[in-house]
Amino acid sequence: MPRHHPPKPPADTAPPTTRVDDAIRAMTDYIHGEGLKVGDKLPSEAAFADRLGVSRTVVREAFKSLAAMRIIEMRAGRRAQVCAFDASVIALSLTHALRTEQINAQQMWDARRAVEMRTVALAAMRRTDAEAAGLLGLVAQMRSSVDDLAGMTEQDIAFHTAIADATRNPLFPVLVTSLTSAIRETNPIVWRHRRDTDARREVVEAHAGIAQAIADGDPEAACAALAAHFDLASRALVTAGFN
Amino acid sequence: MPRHHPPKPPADTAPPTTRVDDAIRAMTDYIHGEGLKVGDKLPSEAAFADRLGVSRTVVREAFKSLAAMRIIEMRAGRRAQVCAFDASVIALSLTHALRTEQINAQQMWDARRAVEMRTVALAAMRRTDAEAAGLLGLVAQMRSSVDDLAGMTEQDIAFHTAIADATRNPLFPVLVTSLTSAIRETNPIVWRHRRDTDARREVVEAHAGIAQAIADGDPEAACAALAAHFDLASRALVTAGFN
DNA sequence: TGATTTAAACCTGTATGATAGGTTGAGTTA
DNA sequence: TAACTCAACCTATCATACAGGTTTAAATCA
Repeated sequence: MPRHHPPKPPADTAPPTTRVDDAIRAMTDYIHGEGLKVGDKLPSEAAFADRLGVSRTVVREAFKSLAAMRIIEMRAGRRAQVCAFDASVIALSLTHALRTEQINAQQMWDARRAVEMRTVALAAMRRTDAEAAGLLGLVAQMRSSVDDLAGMTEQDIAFHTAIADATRNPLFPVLVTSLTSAIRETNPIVWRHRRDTDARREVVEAHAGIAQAIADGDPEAACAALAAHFDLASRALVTAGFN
Repeated sequence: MPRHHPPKPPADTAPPTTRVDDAIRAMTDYIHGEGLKVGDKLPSEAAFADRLGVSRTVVREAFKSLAAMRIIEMRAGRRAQVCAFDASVIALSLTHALRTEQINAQQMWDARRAVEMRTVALAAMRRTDAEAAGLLGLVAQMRSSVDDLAGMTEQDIAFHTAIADATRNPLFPVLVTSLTSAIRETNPIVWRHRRDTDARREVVEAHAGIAQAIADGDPEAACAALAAHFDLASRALVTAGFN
């Protein structure tokens, strides 16, 4: 029984690879193959077009794709160069997933808990004295600006980032920033819940506990304090009727 | 002393925003504003060009950028549609960071430890019986194919992914896959170290411990077993003279 | 001679127009 | 009603053109 309009599975089968895809592959291979590092320059668009035997249009779209993924950086007049790793790509990816409801805020919070549970432990082991002082200073700031929601938000970001920095592992600041910004961008529920001063004071004290444990160089205590912090947030989510 | 060719900070100041950037912003705003979900179609390139008052060239580069970030999916003939969240973007970003030595394998392993420490705990609490059986089955397979390095690698990936799946949090499989694939792509050291059968048997037993703890529904034991697993890997890294 | 200016060469950003080939849905036919 | 055809629409790619940054080296001035 020959069904014409052949086996065209209505949905998605093999996404046929396009010349732009090939070009993207060729370029990442080039970067890897030549051992290019951050700041190193790539050949011009024309050069790539020549080498790959495609039009500049294709090369350009490939370049733009890589630029979007922060693998290269493009600016008018100068050649594309290898770009520094940063949180923006992962943050955008996560934000998109949240916005389109492929994951929810609670799940994002849980991933963040997983990552930060390690960052506080490492921070407690590796922090410098200056970093410990910095964390305690941030807490002091939070205490004094407990009436200023915007300011406290700022300081909260700074606090968690500072902890991630203290791990000496550049991957952690990226992950923490990505997860945190995605949550914040799409889910101010927890902060709304912190309307009343009491709730915010509670939050500040949770931070104080974490900072103190890190300053004391006590990983277990730091983990416990962080767990308390996240439980607080979790409870707020539930109270606010999370999605 | 007026230096002409004015204060042009040789490096990087303000990356001037281009029309493509504006278009990208407009498109993500559109997706968010219209509340589009996975699979929903976007307007045609011509329509966007019209609406934004730019050429199709600009729209196309913007579309390709979003496609590269897996925010939309493009295919010849049909309209672009909102794309499902997957690990490829984060994986590529991490792979690039590794290749360009912005982070090293040890740091990547540590992030993976952080994430998986949570996945095993959650898996122990949430796994279905089928999933528990599946994990034990994978371990059995590993035991029997202890002579087949390629096979074991496959099963190792499947194992860790299965645990992440059992958390019921779709973010975890993505993170685990991204971190794992990045490591594997650029750092086969640990696997090379598993040349001799004894080392591999040790690895298999580490996995067995994790699987059993998850099957038992014992989060603490699962974490302990995973820690043992990662310490093994860590030792292998050191032995092999990590970078 | 050495610092400065200038301009040419090169590059990217954007626009326009054209063509080939994939997709879809409205008719049309068996 | 199921299968087929085709026109309209859409994306993939190319060629060409030009405006406006950047870089480099020649030209010029102190």
